[in-house]
Amino acid sequence: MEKTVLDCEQKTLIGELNQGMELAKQLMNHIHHSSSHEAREVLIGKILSSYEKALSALNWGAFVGQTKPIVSKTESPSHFGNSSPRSEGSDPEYKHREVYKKRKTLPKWTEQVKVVSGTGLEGPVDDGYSWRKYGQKEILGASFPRGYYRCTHRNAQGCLATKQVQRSDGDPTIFEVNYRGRHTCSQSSRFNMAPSSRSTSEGLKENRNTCHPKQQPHEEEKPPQEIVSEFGAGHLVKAEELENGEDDKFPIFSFPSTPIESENADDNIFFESSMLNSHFIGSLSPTFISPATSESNIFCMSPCHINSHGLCHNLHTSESDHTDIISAPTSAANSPIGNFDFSLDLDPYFQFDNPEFFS
DNA sequence: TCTATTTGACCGAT
DNA sequence: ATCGGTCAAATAGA
Repeated sequence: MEKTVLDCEQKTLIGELNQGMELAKQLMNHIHHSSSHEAREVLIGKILSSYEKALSALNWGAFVGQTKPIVSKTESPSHFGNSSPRSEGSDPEYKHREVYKKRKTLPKWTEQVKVVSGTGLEGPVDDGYSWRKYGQKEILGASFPRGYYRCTHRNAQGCLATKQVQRSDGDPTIFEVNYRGRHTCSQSSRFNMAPSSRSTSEGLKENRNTCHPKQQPHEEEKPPQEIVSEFGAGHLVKAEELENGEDDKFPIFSFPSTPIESENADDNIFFESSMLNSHFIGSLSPTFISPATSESNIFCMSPCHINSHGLCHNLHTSESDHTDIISAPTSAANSPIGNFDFSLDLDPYFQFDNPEFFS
């Protein structure tokens, strides 16, 4: 039964990916023949839509076919879950040791979020998750304090995901968001909503009721969860770091990969799990989902991802001093995920339905 | 009343 | 000893 569902999802996925590639080829022709801007936009929209559907299929498949528990053996929910999170240790030292031991094994990665001034929004984009701030610290050598956030559902669901948000010294419009640990809470299924509902403002509203961050009090250096219009901020994935080879088989956001990750022998597994991970999607939305363009079903992505190989590059050409931020995809050329970077830099002869692609 | 944020203190790592 | 990360009491806001 499970297999049937997976087969179905895989066919959908293959179909969508193939369609996306066909459209990309058409787009390439359009570019070569300098056709109208509108025609290219339509094609891009269709391509992105295809990939969105494909990713949806992947995501569903991930949950249908999940054979491993989402919570890993090193992250027993009993430590934070049903029992009171504070009740685990009458011995505070033991508690702390456990916490630090666990944290060390958590995967981590960094994103950089650029906020364009003049949008009236001061903080980085919503990354799709609900976070609760638990600390703020002045960091040596940094002009701005670092904010510490953990998943709102940490106590309720034992979700160990945390993130640190720090405004960049060099460019205050850039927020470096350091993620640690993957979400094991139910909000991680955010992207599992039907595409139609996701691409509407209603969908976002509905989402907010469950796991979407609320508007946060305005403050100088942050709210990382404010909703920013898709052009109000660039969501730049700078790098991802994996601290060990154990946890990286679990879904974590990876987009794009770093050399560290590329060296990982588990690239394929990592790729799959990364793409399956809802956080991957969560990080794209709602920033990448434009209510205004919902009719065209355009999966509005960060310009950065699109332009990393030149397309729409003008969106970021004024930020040449941040090329390190967007150069990561090229450094991951050997990584499967690097080739899946929405860069449209596709091998025209590559076939998604190559049986080995999903092996 | 409940939930989130602030902030000084504490603790482990280096 | 210093620094970064987390805790937890106090506080704020809905």
